[in-house]
Amino acid sequence: MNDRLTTEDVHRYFPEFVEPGLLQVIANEGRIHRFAEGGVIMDYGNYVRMLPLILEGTIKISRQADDGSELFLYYLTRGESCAMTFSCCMAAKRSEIRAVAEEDTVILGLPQPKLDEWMMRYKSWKNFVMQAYDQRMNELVRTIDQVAFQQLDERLADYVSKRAAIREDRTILSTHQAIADDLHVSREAISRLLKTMENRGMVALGRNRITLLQPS
Amino acid sequence: MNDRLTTEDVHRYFPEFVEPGLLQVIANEGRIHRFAEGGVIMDYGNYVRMLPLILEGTIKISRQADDGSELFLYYLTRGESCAMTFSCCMAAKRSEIRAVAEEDTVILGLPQPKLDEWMMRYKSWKNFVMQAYDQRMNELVRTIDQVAFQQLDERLADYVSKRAAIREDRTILSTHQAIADDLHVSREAISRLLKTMENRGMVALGRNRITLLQPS
DNA sequence: TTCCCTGTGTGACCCGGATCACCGATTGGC
DNA sequence: GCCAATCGGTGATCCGGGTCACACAGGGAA
Repeated sequence: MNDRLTTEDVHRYFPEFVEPGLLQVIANEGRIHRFAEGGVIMDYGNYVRMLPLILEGTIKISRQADDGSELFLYYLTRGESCAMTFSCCMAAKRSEIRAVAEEDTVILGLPQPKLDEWMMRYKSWKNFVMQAYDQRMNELVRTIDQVAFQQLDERLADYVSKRAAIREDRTILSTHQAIADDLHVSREAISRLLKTMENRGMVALGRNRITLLQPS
Repeated sequence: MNDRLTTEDVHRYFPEFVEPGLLQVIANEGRIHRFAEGGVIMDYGNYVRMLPLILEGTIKISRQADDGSELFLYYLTRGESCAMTFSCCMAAKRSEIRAVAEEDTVILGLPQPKLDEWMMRYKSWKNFVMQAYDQRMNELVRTIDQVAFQQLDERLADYVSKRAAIREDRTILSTHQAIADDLHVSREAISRLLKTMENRGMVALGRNRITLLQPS
């Protein structure tokens, strides 16, 4: 199985990369890695030595408290990269987050030592990295808004619609417990709220399955 | 009153800037702005057209919910800059945050159009910007940790010691109401918790005054 | 001094979500 | 088809913090 991309592939996945030299080095240096759904791409405390560009699939990024409990932060999907990882790469720090494949996922891993150099050489790379930081920063601020300002019912509604959007499907396959973990609340609270959402005709519930009924 | 810095000044405030050309353009393009304690440097919704480098003083960055209530995010102090602002500059977006002078503060404002160009020309500028993003990202994650995982008593203790550290003084001048706003909780909760901290010998309380007793 | 305003202390009650306990329903393995 | 494990539903109770009400204290202004 081939673990490289051609320059044409790189350009197809990332049309924002325009310099031929950049396409060339990404094709040369990048290595393809595949993860099955649920596969742990990076865990809390790991050292990070490569930057993942997502070619296919979706990655779930979450934060872990010291006691092991989690909090969902955001999804990354095709064409995106992970600014938190970039930051860890640069400083040779341990990861502060956990990344898990939400579905079968293919990434292109770029070796840490080159990334910084490319910033000054290729404008479109620099823009890509800056934009990645930007987007993640905004996601983090929105996460703070949610945790600090919103009630659980709103958070749950947002979570469900976001997760449905990622799947491009109105049905989510997940247990109440898994959702509770992501939102860092109790399973009972989620069960009760989902029930009231069902009573209001917002969702249909089944074992391991939630279907959005209302257009969000 | 002079509103410029010499290249020597720039180098003194920001020893990490090494390229003579960089020192020169910063000295040429930068304009000094002064804010009294409590002055609003940037408000939610403003357009951002300059990047502030902090020369003296401290700036408090906070997030505002739609209903006007706030949440303290972090402090910026001398030698630092504001990545959120940088991000807004680049995208010509409205500010997502509010910046208020925590004490009398002097900043050097750099004009938005030049910043991006410097990234590719001056390595030490690029490193400075990347490091700024990094630090803010980490602060945001730590804020999320606090809001999501910690109890109010811990959050308050952290807040008090952080604020004392910024002042380099064991005494904080602030009302309970102001603290409650920063932590986005009720005044009564803060009053009660401070009282129990006083009973435990952790702080001494006075009108508009909190003094840390225990070494943190 | 007196008055008033702001800041603080405190009780009573409310409410969302946590926790505990337990039951029933679904499903996968055999 | 049976069993065990997992998943979901639901009541009881607890607890942290919000909200309301009000009393009191300190300090500045006249």
